[in-house]
Amino acid sequence: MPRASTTSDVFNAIAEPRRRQIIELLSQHRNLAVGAIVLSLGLPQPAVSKHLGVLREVGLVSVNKQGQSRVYELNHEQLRPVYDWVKTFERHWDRQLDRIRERAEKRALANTTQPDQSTDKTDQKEQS
Amino acid sequence: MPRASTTSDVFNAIAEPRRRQIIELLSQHRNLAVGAIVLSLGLPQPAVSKHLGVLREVGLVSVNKQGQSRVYELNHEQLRPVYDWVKTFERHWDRQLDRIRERAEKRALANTTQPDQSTDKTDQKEQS
DNA sequence: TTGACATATTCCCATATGGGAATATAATTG
DNA sequence: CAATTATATTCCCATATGGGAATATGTCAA
Repeated sequence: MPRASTTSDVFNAIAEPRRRQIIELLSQHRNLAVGAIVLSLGLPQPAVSKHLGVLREVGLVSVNKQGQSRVYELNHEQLRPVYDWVKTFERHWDRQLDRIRERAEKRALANTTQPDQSTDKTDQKEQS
Repeated sequence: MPRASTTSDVFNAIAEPRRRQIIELLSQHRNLAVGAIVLSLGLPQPAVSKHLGVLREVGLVSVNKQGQSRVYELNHEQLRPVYDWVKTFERHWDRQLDRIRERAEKRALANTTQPDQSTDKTDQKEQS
């Protein structure tokens, strides 16, 4: 099975850095024609139009015809699923002290079985 | 240019629904061996190991060797970039009243130059 | 009408994918 | 040692990708 389509959901749509840039732009300036986005991103126009097409398909933006230009607008509320999902982890970095203490405890427990001291293949992952 | 690697950043890593499920699991149960994740997701073990590899590479999870099993742990703080990014749009749906008030203010400002949709569509500068 | 401008669409391709299948590696037990 | 268990890795492939290039579509102006 290949990777899911970029238009399969908002999570896939915003995985593209350029599309996030477009979203940021549209959040600052309420309405933007494609040309303005092209200038701001420095991407070729077809590339921008394709990104906008993806954002359109997942409902993250809407278009309004205005003369010969298409003015895009952000539908902020479509970002809510992402916000709601990631918000559930908020508490874990909000109470860092608690977390660090917990980790220390766990480490002490896990240390009952002590790995290491061989030819060493892969070290365990490290994080902050 | 093809799509960016799933390991290029957290946004790409969490685009995969199964990886989000793994993250949720690891958030509920602090530590989980691969086998437990396999059971819970109902995915073949190699698939799970590959997803864990992606999450490992972007730093979203850490491993601890414990006997012959690998116990995974979520590094919540790595989700912060996503949270911070999407949080900037919070006001647009969370504080509707504020938002409406803001719009009114902006409108008052923008009213110095009055755009219209009939004859004039040349310079439609949008304020920041 | 023709021409200029703004945007979208199509075709192309190198690349990464997620899962299937098989295998490799590692640790425990007898 | 061999066998078992737990996990990771490799090879395979159909599929979607993002941008380049070219073109199509749509809209205004003269």
